[in-house]
Amino acid sequence: MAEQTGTLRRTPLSKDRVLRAAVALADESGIESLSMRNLAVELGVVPMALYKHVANKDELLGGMIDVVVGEIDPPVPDPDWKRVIRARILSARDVLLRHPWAPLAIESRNDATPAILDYLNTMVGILRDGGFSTDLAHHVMHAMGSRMLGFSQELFDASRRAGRSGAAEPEPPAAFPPEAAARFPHLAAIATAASHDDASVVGDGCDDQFEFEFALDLLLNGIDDLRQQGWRSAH
Amino acid sequence: MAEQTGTLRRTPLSKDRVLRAAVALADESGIESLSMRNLAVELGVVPMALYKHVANKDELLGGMIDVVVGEIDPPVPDPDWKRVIRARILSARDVLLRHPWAPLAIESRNDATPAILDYLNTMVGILRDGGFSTDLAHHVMHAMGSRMLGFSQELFDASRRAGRSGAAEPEPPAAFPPEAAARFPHLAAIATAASHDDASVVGDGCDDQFEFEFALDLLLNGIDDLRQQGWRSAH
DNA sequence: ACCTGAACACCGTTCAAGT
DNA sequence: ACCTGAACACCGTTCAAGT
Repeated sequence: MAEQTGTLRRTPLSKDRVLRAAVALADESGIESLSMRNLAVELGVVPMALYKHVANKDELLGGMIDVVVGEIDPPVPDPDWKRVIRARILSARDVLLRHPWAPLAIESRNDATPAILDYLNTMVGILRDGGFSTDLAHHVMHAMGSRMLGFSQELFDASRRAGRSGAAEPEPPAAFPPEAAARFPHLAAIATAASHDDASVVGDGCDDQFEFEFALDLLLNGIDDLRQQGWRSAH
Repeated sequence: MAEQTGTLRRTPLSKDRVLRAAVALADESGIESLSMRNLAVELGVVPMALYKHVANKDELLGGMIDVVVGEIDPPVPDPDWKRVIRARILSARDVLLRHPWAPLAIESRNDATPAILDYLNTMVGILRDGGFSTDLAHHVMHAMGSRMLGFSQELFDASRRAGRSGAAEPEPPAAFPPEAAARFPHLAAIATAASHDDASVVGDGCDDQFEFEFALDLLLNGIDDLRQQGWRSAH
């Protein structure tokens, strides 16, 4: 215990520790500040040491995604496919809300990760058990898209922010700048309607949970109708 | 015409020319090779010259997005809201297929661009004219999400490739590596079903156009039902 | 054998020096 | 006043030199 001082390392580095530190760093500082070099600093390690545990940054991101996907609840036992799918998607959504960088990381990736493949495979299995033909299950997976993993591609919500930034600024309440409201009256109308329709929502913006479930149920109900009608693709 | 040789410039640089060159570069080489420096080379210009026409790379990307969105057909005159929305979304999809980098560029952006706001504003207007309440129109916009702009968030399609890469490699036809097929049997099943169900599709993979329209009509029909029922949010 | 500093080939952007 | 080379503060990753 003499010469070891100065650089005493609490835990030896491991792939798991690297991935967890990376996820934590992305969670609190945003994905844009996740660099190999920053991550090394965070771990009290020289940058090159990371390359002993991940081949490159792409593998790092893949591993991070799988850490996140691993947090999603397994399917609950229930004979009703719709309840199983719905509950798991909402669990996935919960998880992704804790890791706001994950949806974009998943989308920017060209290959699916093992955990995602496993997740999707299970979801298809639930559909098959629920009476879906292979054909219909296939189209359903495409139709659900990223919503299967608990996120939707919102085009104009303010909920997606870079980093947490310490809750410093109180989120500019300008729901719609008056200049823009004049140019885009229809958007202004639905934005305004949303802000005072829902008393439960504090500032501007919408009840994201409601919007998500609205779209989810719209899809699930439509899909259930197709299944009941014994839908088959005309080919 | 004596001293001007050597550095004769065909057209003077302009914001428009910068944006068009950037879109062309991203189209053919992929968004990852669109750097200020590469773009400058492409235009035969020193990198700093670009900063006279765009404030920074973010503004460049915003401008590129608006060039692309500007290529979408305006709404066709038609009393049936569903036909109008459907046709315009399919036009948007056509445009985005020509600019495969655009969906991710749009999603990674935190603020909507003017052209996107204008596009969405028009779409809300069509819904309102079609008899939708402000409330329902609002939820519909959220439910459609990025599909309103003609793209879906597919989780596991191979259609998204980095660059064109000159049609050199004939796209590895391994629909599903046998090792993966054993671990993910349900995914393998739907992948296999897709490849020989559709004779129109050459290699592996699905008929993306069919999948897109399937999901689109599922949503539009569900939405139409809600409108006809006079759906109102319970609040 | 393992680890790591320096180096390489890039970024976006600032800034001061040139015309 | 305008333009631009060099510089700054970063990247991810290679590689050879150190232990």
